[in-house]
Amino acid sequence: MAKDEIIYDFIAIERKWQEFWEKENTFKAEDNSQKPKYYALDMFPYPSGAGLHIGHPEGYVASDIIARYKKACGFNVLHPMGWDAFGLPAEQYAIKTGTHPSLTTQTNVDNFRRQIKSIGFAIDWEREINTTDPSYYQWTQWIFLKLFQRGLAYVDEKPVWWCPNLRAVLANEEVVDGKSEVGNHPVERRNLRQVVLRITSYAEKLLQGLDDLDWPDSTKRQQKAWIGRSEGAEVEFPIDGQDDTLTVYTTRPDTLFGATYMVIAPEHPLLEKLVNSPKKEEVNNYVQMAAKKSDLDRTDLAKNKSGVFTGSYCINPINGERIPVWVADYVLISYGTGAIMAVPAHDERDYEFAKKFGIEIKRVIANLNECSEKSKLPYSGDGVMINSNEYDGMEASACKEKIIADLEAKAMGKGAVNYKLRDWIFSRQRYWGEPIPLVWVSEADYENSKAVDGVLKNLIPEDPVTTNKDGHTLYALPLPPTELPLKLPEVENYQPSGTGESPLATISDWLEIWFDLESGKSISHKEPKPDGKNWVPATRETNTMPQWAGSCWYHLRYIDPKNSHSLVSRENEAYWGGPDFYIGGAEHAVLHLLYARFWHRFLYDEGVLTNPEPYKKLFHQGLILGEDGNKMSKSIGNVVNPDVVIDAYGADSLRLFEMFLGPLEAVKPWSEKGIEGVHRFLRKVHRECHNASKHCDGEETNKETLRILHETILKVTESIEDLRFNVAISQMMILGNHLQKVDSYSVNTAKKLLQLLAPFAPHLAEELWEELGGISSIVNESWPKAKKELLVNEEITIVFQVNGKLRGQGQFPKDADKNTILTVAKQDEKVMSFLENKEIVKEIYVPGKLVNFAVKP
RNA sequence: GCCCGAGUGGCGGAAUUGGUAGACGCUGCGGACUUAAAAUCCGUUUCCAGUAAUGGAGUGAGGGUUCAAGUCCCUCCUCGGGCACCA
Repeated sequence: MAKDEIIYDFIAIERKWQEFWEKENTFKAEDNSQKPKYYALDMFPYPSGAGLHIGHPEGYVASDIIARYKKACGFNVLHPMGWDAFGLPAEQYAIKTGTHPSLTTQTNVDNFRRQIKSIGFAIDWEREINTTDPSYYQWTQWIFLKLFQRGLAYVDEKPVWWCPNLRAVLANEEVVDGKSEVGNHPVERRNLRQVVLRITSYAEKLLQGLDDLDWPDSTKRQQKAWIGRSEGAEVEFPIDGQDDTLTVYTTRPDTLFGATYMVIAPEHPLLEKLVNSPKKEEVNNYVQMAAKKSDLDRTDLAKNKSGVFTGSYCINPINGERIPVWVADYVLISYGTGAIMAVPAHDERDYEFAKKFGIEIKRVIANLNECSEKSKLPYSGDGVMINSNEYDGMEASACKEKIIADLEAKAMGKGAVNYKLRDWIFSRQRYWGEPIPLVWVSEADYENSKAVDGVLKNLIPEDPVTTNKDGHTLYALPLPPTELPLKLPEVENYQPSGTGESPLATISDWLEIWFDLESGKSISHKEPKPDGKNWVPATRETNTMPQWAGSCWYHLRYIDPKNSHSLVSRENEAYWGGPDFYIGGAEHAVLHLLYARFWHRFLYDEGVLTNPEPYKKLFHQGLILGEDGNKMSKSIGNVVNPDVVIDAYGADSLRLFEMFLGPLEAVKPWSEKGIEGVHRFLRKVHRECHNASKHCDGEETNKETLRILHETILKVTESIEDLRFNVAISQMMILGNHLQKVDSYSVNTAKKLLQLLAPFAPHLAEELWEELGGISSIVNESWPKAKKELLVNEEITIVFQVNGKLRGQGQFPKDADKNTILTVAKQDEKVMSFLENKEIVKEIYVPGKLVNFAVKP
C-alpha cells in the first residue's frame, strides 16, 4: 500500500458537505413544481433534555434514504423536521427549578437540531415547525374551535387518573399497572371537569378507513381492536310490576332463552327503582363499595365476581319468564346500555357468577362437535338451538337475525352496533400545553350571544356546552378565530393548584375577563369594563390540550409552514397532499395514529382537505437494544450516544450501520465491532476511488464487473423500494470487494457505485464524486438503471441432484437444452456412483438451475 | 386466558413463485507485509467422523405433502408484542 495514501478524513468531509448543502439550499422542497411530489415524514421527536438517542436516527436515516433516492428518481421531495415540544418533562423541570418551560424547550430544541444536522439529513430546514410556537398552536386551537362548533367537544365530570406525586392528571395511556408511566408513581381516581372530544362519532369511519391503508397488519389490527366494533341487539326487558323497561345490549340474541338472570352496573340510573326495600341497605353498601374501587381494583379482581340481588324481576320478552335482576360491578356502565342479560351456559363470566351465587344454568345451544348435549359449559361456539321453543333445531348463527326481526316486530328490541372506543378526554390540568380557547359565561349572556349580530353567532354548537361551578351552570363560548392564538400567560408557579386544576386557574388577571359578545374580544377584569352593552364578565377555560393535539395535524403544517391565513393553503394541500411515507415507533400504533386520523378525517369532512386519510403508507422501525441485548437505559449503562459514534466513525458510518444492523422493523442489538465493519467498507470505497492507477476511462469492459455492477444496481434499487436496506448494503459490499480484487475498472463503474451509496452515506459519496470529476452535487444525478441483459452469464452452472441431494455440478452454455444437460449429468462420476444398480423413476430439470434424478433401489 | 409475530452457525443476519442453506458483516484461528505495531491484504470458520479424498447430519421439536421443504400443511415448545370482565 502506497505510503502517501489519502486518509478518509470523515470529520472534514462531513463538515464540508453539510455546509455545502446548507449554503446551496440543496434540499429545499418546491411548492410550485412541475415535478411529481414525494413527501417522506418522520414522527417528530419530543426534544428531551437527554438529547438524541441512538434509536432516533434509525427511522430518520430510513426516511432520508428514501427521500434522497426519490429525489434521484426525479421527484420533488419534501423531508421535513420539527418538534413536538409541549409535554410533561419540561413542566416537571419548571416545577423543580422555576425555569420557564419555553427556555428548557428552546435549549433542548437547539441541541436536537444540532445533533440531527450532524447526521446529514436531506431536510428542508426552512420548514421546521414547533408545536409550542404560538404561530403553530394558533391552528391547533383553530381546529379545536371547529370541533367545538360542530358539537364534537363537550365538558363532563370524568373519573381520571390523578397522580399525587406529579400533581397532575394522567391519561389512561400514561398509566401502566396502576403507576404513572413517567416516574412510576402511584395514581388514584378523581372526578374532575374535563373537556372531551366525541371521537366515538367517528368510530365507523375510522374503522372502515383502515382497509385502504398500506400499514403494518399488526397496527391495523390494534386499531380495529381498540375501536372494538360489535354487532348485536338491544333487547327490552319489562320490569315486573313497573312501567319501566330495562334495555340490555347483547351480541348473542340467539341465547335469549338461556338468560337466567340480569345484571345492571352499580352506576345504572334505574338501580334505585329496582331495589326492593328489604334489599336497600345491602345494595347501597355494595354500590358504595364498588364506587370506591378503582378500575385497577376491578381489573385485579377480574376473576373474583361480586354482586347483590336487587329483589326485582324482569320479564323475558321472548317467553315471558321472570328473571331476577342483580347488580354487579363486572358490568360496566360505560359500555352498551350498562345492563346485560346473563346467559351462564354460554358466557364464561356469567357462568362464573352463576356458579358462585347458585343461579340456574340453562343450555340453549348444542355443540355438534361434541356429539352430546352434555358437552362442557360454558360453551360460546356455534351450534344448534335447543330449549328455545319454536327456534329449536335452527342454526344458532342464523337464528340471531330471526330473533332480532321477531323482537323488532313486537317492538321489544332492535339490531344494534356497539364500539369499545370511548370519547377522548382532551383536557390536561397543566401549564405547558395549548390553552383551550373557550370562555365561560352565564346562561343569560350565552342566550344573548346568539341574539347579538356578531362573530360568535355561527361558531356556537347547536347544543350548548355547559358545566357546573359553585352551584351555577356556566355556558361555554368560543373565542373567534381572529382572537387566536390564545397565548399561554406568564405564571409564577408551575405547580398545579391543589384542587387538581391547572396552574392557569391561579392567575386571576388572565382567568377573569371582560368578554365582548359581538367581537369576541377580551380584556382582563382588572381593566375597567369597556363601553358597550355586549361586554360581559367571563372566565377562561383553564385546562390545556394534551400533547397529542399538536401531533394530530403537524403533517399538514410542513406543507405550508409559514401561512398566517390558514393552516394550509388549498394550492399547497392540493399539490403535496399527505405523506407518501410515514415512519415511527410502533408504540404509537393506536393513540397518536388514531387521533391524527380522527382530526384529519374531520378536516376532510369540513372541506379543508382533499383526502380523508393522513398516512397512506406507514412503517415502524424496530428498537435498537444495547450491546448486551437489553433495552438501552442509563441505569444499566448500555446507552450509546450518537455524538460519540459520529466523532469516532463519522455520520456516514452511523447511518450505514444503523441500516446494516438487520431488518428495519426488527428489534436488534447495537454492536461496536459491527460499526467498525461498515466503517471499513467506507474506507475501502474511499481507497478504491483514490487508487488512480486502477482507473480506466470510457465504458466498463470487464464482463464480470459489468454483471456485478448491474446486479448491484438492480438489487439496491429493489431493496430501497422494499425498505430492506441491510440487503442493499450487503450488495454494495460485494461490488466493493470485487472492485478491490480486479486489476482495473472504469471510473464510470466507481461513479455508479457512488450514486448507489449516496442515499446511505451521502457525505462520502459527494466527496468522491467530486474527486472523480463528477459535476455539481451527486444529489442532482439521476438514479442508475440496471441493464437486465448484462445480468445473464454466458455460462450457467447446473446443479446435479440424486434424490434431492447435491451430487455434482456442471458448466453449460446459457442456451444448452435439457437433453444435453441430462446426458452430461448422468455421466458425472459422482452422480453415476449414486445411480448404480438403481432405477431412475423420474428426471426433473429446472431450467438454468438444476437436474434431479429420483431413483429407487 | 385470547389474538398476532418470530425461532437459521460462536454473533447480527442472507436465501425469487418450494429448487445448491449459511450471502454480507462481526468474532475466532492461520498467514503475508512490518524492526515492531497500526492499517491493509490472503486463507479458514455449521456440526460429527476421517490425515485426506469423502461421507453423514443440519434452519426450535415431532409428524406430513413433494422428485425436492428454512419456505407449504398438522401438533407441540420457547421467546417477543398487543388485548384482557366491552356482554
